[in-house]
Amino acid sequence: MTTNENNFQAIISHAKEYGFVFQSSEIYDGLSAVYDYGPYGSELKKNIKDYWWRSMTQFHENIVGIDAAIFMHPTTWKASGHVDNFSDPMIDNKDSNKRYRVDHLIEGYAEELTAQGKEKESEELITEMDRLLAAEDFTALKKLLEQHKISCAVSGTCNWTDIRQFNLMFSTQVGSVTEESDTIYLRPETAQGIFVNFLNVQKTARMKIPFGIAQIGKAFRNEIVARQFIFRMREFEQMEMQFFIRPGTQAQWFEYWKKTRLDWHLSLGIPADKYRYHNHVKLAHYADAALDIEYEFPFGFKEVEGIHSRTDFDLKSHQAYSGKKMQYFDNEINQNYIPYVIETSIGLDRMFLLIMSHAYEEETITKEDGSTDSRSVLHFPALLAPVKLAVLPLTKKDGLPEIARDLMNDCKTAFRCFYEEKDAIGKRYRRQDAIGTPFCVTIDHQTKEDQTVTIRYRDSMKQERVPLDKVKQLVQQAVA
RNA sequence: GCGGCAAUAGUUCAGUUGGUAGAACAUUAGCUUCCCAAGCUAAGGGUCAAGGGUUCGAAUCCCUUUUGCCGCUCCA
Repeated sequence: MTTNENNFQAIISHAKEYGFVFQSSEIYDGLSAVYDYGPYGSELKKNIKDYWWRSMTQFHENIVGIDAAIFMHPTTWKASGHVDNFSDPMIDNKDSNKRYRVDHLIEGYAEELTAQGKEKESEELITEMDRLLAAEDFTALKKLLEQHKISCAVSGTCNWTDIRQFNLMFSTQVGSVTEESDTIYLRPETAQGIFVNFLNVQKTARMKIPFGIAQIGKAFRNEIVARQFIFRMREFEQMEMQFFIRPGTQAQWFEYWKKTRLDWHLSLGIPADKYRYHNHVKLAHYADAALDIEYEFPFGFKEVEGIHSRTDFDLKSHQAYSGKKMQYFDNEINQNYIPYVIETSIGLDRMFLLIMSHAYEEETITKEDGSTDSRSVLHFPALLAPVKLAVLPLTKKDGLPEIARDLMNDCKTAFRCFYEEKDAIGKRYRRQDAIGTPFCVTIDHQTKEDQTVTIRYRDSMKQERVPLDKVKQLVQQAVA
């Protein structure tokens, strides 16, 4: 194993051991690719969310938030293209173990027929395939493959498995509705909740283009392969913003958000060389430009955020399916139009993993006497740290805990604090390092005389004396 | 989904030719009053991933399943 892989294993172990991330339903052997956030993990995750939300909404006057439901009308997913593009009939060749889309296989064979001058046969085959696909008659579809002796390009055999439908959307049942629409999907992306509410938000919040709608929420994808810890999960959380603009201005807004979003990442103190842009060559059905912001995870550069120029695809499609006009009247140019959209979409769980990966260090320390020592430390940016301040009386006696408790009570209204009086002071410092607490304050005998305490910094391990009544303010400034 | 490797305490691991489970660290309760862990005393914690099989006897051998990591594949 390489150092990076070792490091990744160590991060996963650390996340478990210190209450950041647990596997879902672990006592029942776990559920594949589903994870729970523990006491410190949930704090960290919430802090990431808050920072994103504040950056997007509070700091941008023209961006407002919503919180849409996970369940949506089934037609939503027809309009978005997910029903057509997110489920494909697949088949495996048992000899080569290669997987194919059935429609691609048959289309390929039809092209061969055409090339041989058998155009009529070719057309008949495609017509038959379309009919069977529409009827979802997979048994007959497989027979069609066998009849024409369509074989695998790798093994050359016709030894096929049964055809299976891979639908990446999870479905569930809702009672008390008509028979046809009682199957509903768990949303595979949060974006559609924003698009269907476009007019509601624009009118009630009196928004003028250009403006954005932000949302944080869960989405669900039935991934065939889900791996790499919390990087690819079946249930995950997205932080999305759809920015509505005048058609024709998408190129400049794409550039704007490309830069603005990378700046957000860099504002957390993560080095720029850990990031890179990745331009999409193959574009999704809705996009006219797309790029990923990639981060160098322990397992390589991977997407953490996507910036997509979605054109007017979604609003136009919802207009067509719903029959409701999705247009905006632009006073400046005295014109009605369906707005274009630039989307920024970041995986919250991936951002969590990014922060963990960046923060985790197995540090070797050389002590004053020359001997070496090591500590596990999470160098979280202070504003994301689960616990901001640990309050530690040097001893359990002599009235020190009372002073510590007073400080604790004063500070805990402003930020998350942790109180501990057990074990040697050095050991307590190390425990706080392991959960990424940026500041520790120690109350000692001198505190009783001159009202000063020792503040100890996580990253440098330096200490200095500060007035007791300045602690709250000092920490507050650092975590703002 | 295919292939490879793996699963023993919270974590990292040991466990002999098959003979009823161990270490270190961590945790908890005390002692120690100490400004950077690994001093002292004690305690808790494991159906050895699950199920089945072989055997007098299985953590150990065999099968199936589950879960994880890696490589392919996939990622609208």
